[in-house]
Amino acid sequence: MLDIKRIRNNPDEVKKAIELKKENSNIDEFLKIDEKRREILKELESLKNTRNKESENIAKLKKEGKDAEELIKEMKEISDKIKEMESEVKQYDEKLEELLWTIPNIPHESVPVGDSDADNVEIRRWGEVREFDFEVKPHWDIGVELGLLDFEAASRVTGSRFTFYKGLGCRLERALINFMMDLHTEKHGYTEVFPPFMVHRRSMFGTGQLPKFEEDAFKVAGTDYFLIPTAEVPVTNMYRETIIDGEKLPIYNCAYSACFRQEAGSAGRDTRGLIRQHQFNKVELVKITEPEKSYEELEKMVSDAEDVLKALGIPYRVVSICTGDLGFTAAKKYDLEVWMPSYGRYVEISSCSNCEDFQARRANIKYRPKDGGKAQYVHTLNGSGVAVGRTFAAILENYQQKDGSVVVPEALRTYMRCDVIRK
RNA sequence: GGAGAGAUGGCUGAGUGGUCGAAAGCGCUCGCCUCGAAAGCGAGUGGGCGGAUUCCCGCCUCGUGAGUUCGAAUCUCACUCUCUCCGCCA
Repeated sequence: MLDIKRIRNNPDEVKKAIELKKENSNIDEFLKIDEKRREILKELESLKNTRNKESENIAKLKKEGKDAEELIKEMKEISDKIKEMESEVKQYDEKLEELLWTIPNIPHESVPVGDSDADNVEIRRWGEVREFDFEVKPHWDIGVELGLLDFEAASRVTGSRFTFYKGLGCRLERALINFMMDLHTEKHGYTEVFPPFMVHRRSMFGTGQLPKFEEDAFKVAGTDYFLIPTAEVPVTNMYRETIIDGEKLPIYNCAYSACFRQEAGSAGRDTRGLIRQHQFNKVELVKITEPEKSYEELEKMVSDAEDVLKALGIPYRVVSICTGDLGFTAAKKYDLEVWMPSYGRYVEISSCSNCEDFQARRANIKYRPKDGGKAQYVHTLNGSGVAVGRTFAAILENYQQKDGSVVVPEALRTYMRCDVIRK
């Protein structure tokens, strides 16, 4: 959510940002309604002022034992008029809110301008892409053949885009979660949080999943709860409606959670394998910072996520997401993409975003500066550290061997208690 | 699921129809005191919106929403949440 004053004072900046983001929001209509609202508000407030003053007079008159009937009659009329105007203002408020909720965040000046993911800018690469002297298999074949994954059983039990993990597959999934959580808590200074996997509507709203993207979320029937699409939602909303002591910033939290997504609009894409599931595991990093520090913290967060891939020895690249591909809440976003041999290209495994105060406004998260000044909005950041299912897939593909077995990356061996996964 | 209690500013907690946006305490900021600190003393200190933007003025805000009234933190209704006890269940 943007500051209304920012829209009012710099409408062109906002319009341009929306255009760059390939969104459409009607700023002109917003401004028109905003102006009308204020016009009425001015009149309404002066009426209320009269009522307040005269009510005081009535109290005085009554105390002195004098007759106030005349004045009371007058005020009754004013009160009726006030009610009328209040409902009018309310109508304008509702329209403004509706518009405001759907205006996206404004890209940071350092974000590359572009139309689509084709215009994203590669920042750096790490790791050697392995040369295979045999025909590489996709991870879903490797996983099924080694008895680690069972997509068929899942479709019998639930439906498409779900899977069973089995045996060492389960252990590998757990190993990845534990390895990532240990790395972030012990080496990167994050505090571990285990969140609810369901949240109410206001939390979904706070982090920007609602109202625009309701069709992407799973709603629990008969309740007002949504299954979380990412731990970003509960872990950021942990601080909703609060004022944080400035001494406590920056806050670094990390959380493992299952994530649930409808994947509306991607029917037919990535139908096989672990890449696009309705339910997947993820380790999420969330930071709450002072506004001045958030961009510095974003760079550090990206590097924290990179450390996971470096430790696992999976080749990756870092991409700066262009304006047209940015998403609704982010002011700036980096993706980490891992090399997937069967795809012959890099595939997204992490997104790290600085939302600046966009979510903080929606969720009403403020901090009290150390010098004791006025409370102001924090900046919120979130990033995958990293998507577990996709990491699972990347390991299977990058560490596969000619005989169909998969070498366990060194960093995972204490967790896996084996060097190789074979039939 | 049944019964009850409660929701007030950063925190604790008074306040049951008329200068109450709200006592008191804590915390915080500034000043005095001090070599310095603590203690002590003094002053200040919620948020949102609108208007003038050097001082400032107005409106709203006591869980949320409606209602009664000239006037609501205070009365009525609905809802949400928290706590206690009982029942049931991982």
